[in-house]
Amino acid sequence: MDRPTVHDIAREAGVSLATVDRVLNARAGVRQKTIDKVNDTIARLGYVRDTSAANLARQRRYTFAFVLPEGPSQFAESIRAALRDAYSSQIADRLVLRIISVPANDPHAIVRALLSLDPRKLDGLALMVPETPQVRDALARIKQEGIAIVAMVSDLPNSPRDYFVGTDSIAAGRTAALLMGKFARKPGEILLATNSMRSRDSLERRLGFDAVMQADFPHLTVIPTIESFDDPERMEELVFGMLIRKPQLVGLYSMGSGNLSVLRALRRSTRVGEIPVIMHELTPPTRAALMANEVDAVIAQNVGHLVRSAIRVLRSLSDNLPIFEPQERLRIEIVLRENLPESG
Amino acid sequence: MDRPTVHDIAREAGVSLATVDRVLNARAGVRQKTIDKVNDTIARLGYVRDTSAANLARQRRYTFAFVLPEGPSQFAESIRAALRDAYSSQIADRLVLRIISVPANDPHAIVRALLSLDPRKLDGLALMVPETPQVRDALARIKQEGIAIVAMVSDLPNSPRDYFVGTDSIAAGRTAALLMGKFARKPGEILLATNSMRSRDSLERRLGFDAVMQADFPHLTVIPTIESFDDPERMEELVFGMLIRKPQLVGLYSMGSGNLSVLRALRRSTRVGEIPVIMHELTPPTRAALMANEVDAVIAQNVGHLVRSAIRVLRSLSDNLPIFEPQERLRIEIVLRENLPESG
DNA sequence: CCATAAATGATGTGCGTACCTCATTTCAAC
DNA sequence: GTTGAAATGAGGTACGCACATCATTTATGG
Repeated sequence: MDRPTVHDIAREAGVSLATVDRVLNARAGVRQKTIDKVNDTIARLGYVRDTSAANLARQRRYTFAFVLPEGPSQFAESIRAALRDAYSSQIADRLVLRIISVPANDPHAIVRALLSLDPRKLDGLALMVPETPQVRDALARIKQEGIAIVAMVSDLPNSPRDYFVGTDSIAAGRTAALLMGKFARKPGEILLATNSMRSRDSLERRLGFDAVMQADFPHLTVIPTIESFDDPERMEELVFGMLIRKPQLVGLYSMGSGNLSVLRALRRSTRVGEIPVIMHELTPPTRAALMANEVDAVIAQNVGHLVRSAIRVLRSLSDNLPIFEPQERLRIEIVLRENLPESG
Repeated sequence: MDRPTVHDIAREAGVSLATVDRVLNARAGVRQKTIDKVNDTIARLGYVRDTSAANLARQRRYTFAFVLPEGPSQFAESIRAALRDAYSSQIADRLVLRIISVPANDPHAIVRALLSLDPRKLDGLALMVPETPQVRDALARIKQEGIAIVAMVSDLPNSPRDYFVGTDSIAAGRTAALLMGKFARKPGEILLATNSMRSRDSLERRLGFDAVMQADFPHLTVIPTIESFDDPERMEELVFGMLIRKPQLVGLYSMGSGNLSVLRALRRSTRVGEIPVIMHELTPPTRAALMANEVDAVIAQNVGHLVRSAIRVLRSLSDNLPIFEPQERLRIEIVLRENLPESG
């Protein structure tokens, strides 16, 4: 038997098409009793609304805004590229995308950007920003307008987000540690570098990293994390200094952005290839470093998948459809020289 | 401006709707000159057929057959599970799936199964079978009926397939070698095991493995591959024997199926945790072995992605739509204890 | 029992496309 | 120019649903 249609529901429930329509689209003027009757029939026949026919009839458009950190971040740039890519594929069907760039470290600017969005012209919001009280409040207001909210890359656990698309940072840190432990050739110290330990991601990665190191590799010591506070020069000099002064270093883990500075320091130190190096996120520089054997492994997430997932999830949320979890679960990818994807 | 419709094309081209329809659906009775005129207008306005409206109008159904190896293969089983999963998600829209199990090593049985398919009731065919001349010929016939053909997991490079969904086996072997080289703690020999080196996959993996080993890890020697010829007991005894008699073994790589036997041999040998072990495909046993630290790494492909990709590609092929390559490119995944996906 | 409001039914149109029929025009060959 | 075939036009119905209008029925309170 074919999929039941609204006609089947009407006939089986003993009501008119108009009433079925009222129930389906939550219009007013139907007794609870009738609503129940129709819903029972829907459940009984296993009716599922034909989304494409519905979208055709109502000339639906999905308008989504993506809020991304501005500035020269390679990772954010790759997300922007993935969004452009997705836009020229089938998932762009009936889709209107708006990409909004905000200064990542200025909560007020982020809030201004969020509040400048016209809720009537918006169906969903995907954001990759740090969680602050200001952002949380702004999101609460947006949520009340009935707009779907998806956190990307970094979760917003205390905000009214509907979904999180990204990887578990603690698990990513644990993965890096396991890899580092297996790669390290002798006992010694492991150097960690990041822009700022105030960022949730860096913190969680460090947490995961330490946990595995302590449990499984007691012969390796994790020394205090180097922080650059978004200053590339500072990062390079700090890492360079450590590489030069500490022969007992047996591993280097770049936890966040700042990969470029770390790579420069590494090259200047002439310790390339001597100690295992692990970084995060697959970008042109890390890709090149993998190929050149300067970096042993990159922990990454598939940004193409990331943005497609965010779009699919926002779509489902907008239509109150179930989310197909297995497809939206982002993997922690381990990328070596030999399993580099052809691009992206 | 909104997307142009057939009406816009008709008006702009100065022809009637009926003619546009004739051109769009390649019906007879239109002069070449008119066809060109309409196509020019289509190109000029950037018209793209609204697939969902078209599917609605013609009550389209996509009927795809999946041909998979029968028998107790964990990997094939996980593909079947992924197909069932996909069936209850959005990508199942207008989809009719048929799963056909064939004895993988009996080309004639495979051909019989292929020829038993009614081409009029089929839009696409996805298969995971070894390439033989018989299969190749049968596929040629099926292809002539206008049915889209996708090779899954193992490519069919000499057959008239339209697309391949899967990973590059040589690269997978190279990845395993790179990992093994970095994991191995001392010089020595590496043991490889597979069901049969006659299989293209095993051959290619071995090729890739050897290439990287020779180039980057000269202190490691790859000894001749153990073949079980689909006999689990034989596999277990052979691997067990090697593990016992060869203390100079410093690594174990299970290239194909037969993981269960290898695991059993490993446990009996009491060399668990002593040498790095790498296997292929994420299945319940390899997953458990990862968690138990019996296996260090699993080289895998995401079967959920695999089947969704095959479905999407078959759809696009059926409708003569472009394939969005970045989304269909399957990655060679490296799975460790710490980045195990929650399921699947 | 009536008045009134609330609930429901009946019916039509449109979304963008496919597909069908029948009438009309155009073209080419003679 | 006539003729016959080929090409094109005109118009309708359908797909499954959304949305609107108006008529009719049913419940509710007095």
